[in-house]
Amino acid sequence: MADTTVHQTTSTRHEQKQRTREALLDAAAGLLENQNLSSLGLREVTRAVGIAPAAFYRHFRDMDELGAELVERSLGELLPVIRGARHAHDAHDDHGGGGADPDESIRRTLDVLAAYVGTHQGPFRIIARERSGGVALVRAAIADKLRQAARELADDLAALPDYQGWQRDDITMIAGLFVNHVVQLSSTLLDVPADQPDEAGRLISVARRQLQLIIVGRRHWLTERPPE
Amino acid sequence: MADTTVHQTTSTRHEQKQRTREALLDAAAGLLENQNLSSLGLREVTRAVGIAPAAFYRHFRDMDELGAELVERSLGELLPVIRGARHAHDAHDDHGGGGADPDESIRRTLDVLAAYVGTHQGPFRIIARERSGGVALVRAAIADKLRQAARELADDLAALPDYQGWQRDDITMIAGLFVNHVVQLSSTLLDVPADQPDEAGRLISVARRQLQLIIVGRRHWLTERPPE
DNA sequence: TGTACATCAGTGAACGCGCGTTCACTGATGTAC
DNA sequence: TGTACATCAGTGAACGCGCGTTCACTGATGTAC
Repeated sequence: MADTTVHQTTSTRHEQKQRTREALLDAAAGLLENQNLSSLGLREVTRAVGIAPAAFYRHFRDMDELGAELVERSLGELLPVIRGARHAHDAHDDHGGGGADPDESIRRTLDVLAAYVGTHQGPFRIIARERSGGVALVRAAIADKLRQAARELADDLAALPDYQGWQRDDITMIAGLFVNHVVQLSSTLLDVPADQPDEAGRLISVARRQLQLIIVGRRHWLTERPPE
Repeated sequence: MADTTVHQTTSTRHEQKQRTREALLDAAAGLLENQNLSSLGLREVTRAVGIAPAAFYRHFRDMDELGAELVERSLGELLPVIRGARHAHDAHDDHGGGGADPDESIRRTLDVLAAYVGTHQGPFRIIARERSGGVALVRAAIADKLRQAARELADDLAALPDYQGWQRDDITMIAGLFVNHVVQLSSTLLDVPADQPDEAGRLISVARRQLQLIIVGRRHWLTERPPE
């Protein structure tokens, strides 16, 4: 069949191009461990991949476009992990019926993320360095992903029994608070020297306690919130 | 008197040098409105001041050192403003006796800061862009100032009647939470386009409500905090 | 007060370097018949 | 299956440019006597 042939043959060349494109993204991600996007050069990336500088333009218009794509890819992998951490726990706990602690999944998410920062620094470094960094396109891509994370969390919270009777605005508000809290924790953890694991532990424990205070506030919110 | 002469004469040349040094810092601060430190060049700064590139080395070893100095100067001015906002309000309220709301000064600080971001963007831009940015020296300087701000806030809170019976660790913990919250708000506000004042107002109102939830948590903390 | 010398902030020319971008090209892969 | 042509990812040389840094210098300011 002609269609099949077309599909097979084009896919070979297309796949090779795709592999180079991903090599560029991977190389950039690696180089970003030690610098930020605005100091990362086009030649630096192509050199790391082993292709001529001019070949870069076959894949991206400029470094900003690569940066935005990197955010998309990198944070696109991270978000399901976070949401998965919440749901995995819910499934564990729900078998008993109404005994699940609705705040436990939040606490667990913080712990999972704190551990994940150590093993997968890439996406967190990007968030930390570029969230308020130089390039508008990249900042927008990050803001978008964080907003998405907050929306997903809000959706999950809204389904919990404890949040029945809550206004959507207030759920969104508290989801934003949780997201900001873990973003700020992960950024702080990245700055801890590798030879000071105690300091990392101390920071996590403070963050956990701060989260706990927010949770206490949440418990009393419906009865004590100000009229707006 | 010989001493006086020495002092007067040296001070003239010394003062001129100091003026150039501050011109360099001012120029850098101006240029940082539209870019971050790692993309700011030495020649760019000297050009803005109107001196030869080589003259830069009479004042700073490199751009990183200038950056760290800029943080020192810029955030050094900001901190007293913040603390002043709290105390100015306390004085207003305390004349009546025990009627002061201990949380009102925190709420007021957030409002003062939110307004201040609009008129004095410099220090906030530096915090936002460079806090997790590229240069270690600058990151350290910012972390230091933020820690100082949190310590000052903790000291002020500890003096309030409402915080009697609190452990110092818990006061430090909540002070950190407040500081992170305003840092995150100011960073977000800087990204709002100037032609969307409504969006800024919306963000401030959400942040105020989040702060209120934290305050509710604080009120119940002593009775409901987990053992740890 | 006047003179001779020291200091040192700022100059301007020069340097080597790596950058982003352009361009005509090559040759493997894909397409049409 | 075989042939003639089209596509296009990657090449390599070249370009102009602005960068950070060096250096011997100038001349105003400061110091000693």
